[in-house]
Amino acid sequence: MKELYEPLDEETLFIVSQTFKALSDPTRIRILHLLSSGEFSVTEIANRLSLLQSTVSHQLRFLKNLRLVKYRREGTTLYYSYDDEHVLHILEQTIRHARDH
Amino acid sequence: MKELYEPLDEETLFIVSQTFKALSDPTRIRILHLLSSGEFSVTEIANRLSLLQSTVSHQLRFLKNLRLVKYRREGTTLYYSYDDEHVLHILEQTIRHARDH
DNA sequence: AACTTATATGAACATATATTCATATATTGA
DNA sequence: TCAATATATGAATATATGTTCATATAAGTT
Repeated sequence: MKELYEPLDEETLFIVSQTFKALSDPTRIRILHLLSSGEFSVTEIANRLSLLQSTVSHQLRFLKNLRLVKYRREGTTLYYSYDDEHVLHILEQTIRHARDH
Repeated sequence: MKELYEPLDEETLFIVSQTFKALSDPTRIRILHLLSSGEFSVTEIANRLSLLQSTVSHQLRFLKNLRLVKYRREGTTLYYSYDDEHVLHILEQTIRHARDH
């Protein structure tokens, strides 16, 4: 790939690094990958992935801040789903790439 | 995007997280982005990006370990270039995405 | 061999990060 | 209002990470 080089401005650099940081942690990867198949409550995510509820909640806040996930409320339950198709696409692409080792 | 959910095995998870970790640091992003436009020596990279030679060298080792960059020698000079088109493609894709805010 | 230039390396430090535990908040139903 | 359930939050801790400084290695030149 041959790209025209253009130095990265601070803001772009920040957004890009934050985006990839979100995808650099195994727990967040597993959560996002699960959410690629539908919406789940915090407890469901924790159970499916064998994580503490607190851990899931912390990481969901992280992902929410970056607008990578969203939720809808139903009673006391919050159903989370992904909210950034582009980022999810990159993740799934990279997972497939990694699987062909 | 609707994906079939398949729990991630340890190895895939490791590769994916490592890949994104490489792309999560501003310095490494700037280096890879520069390398998207050609090959550069360590000193050239340091000068262009206003970084210490040592910093660049450390980060290049990091990227080299993940086989994201390679180098060729010419005398005492090492010319680095990218070595993973897929990862570079993801980076450039995300940069463009971030630039349209 | 001595000198110069280019690059790599290791230790030290400061900072960032993920997880855990304990507890707080919020919603629903009795 | 009280109890039960679901989720969020803050503090503490352990670990990971990036940069810097000093120095080592390596290749080329005289």
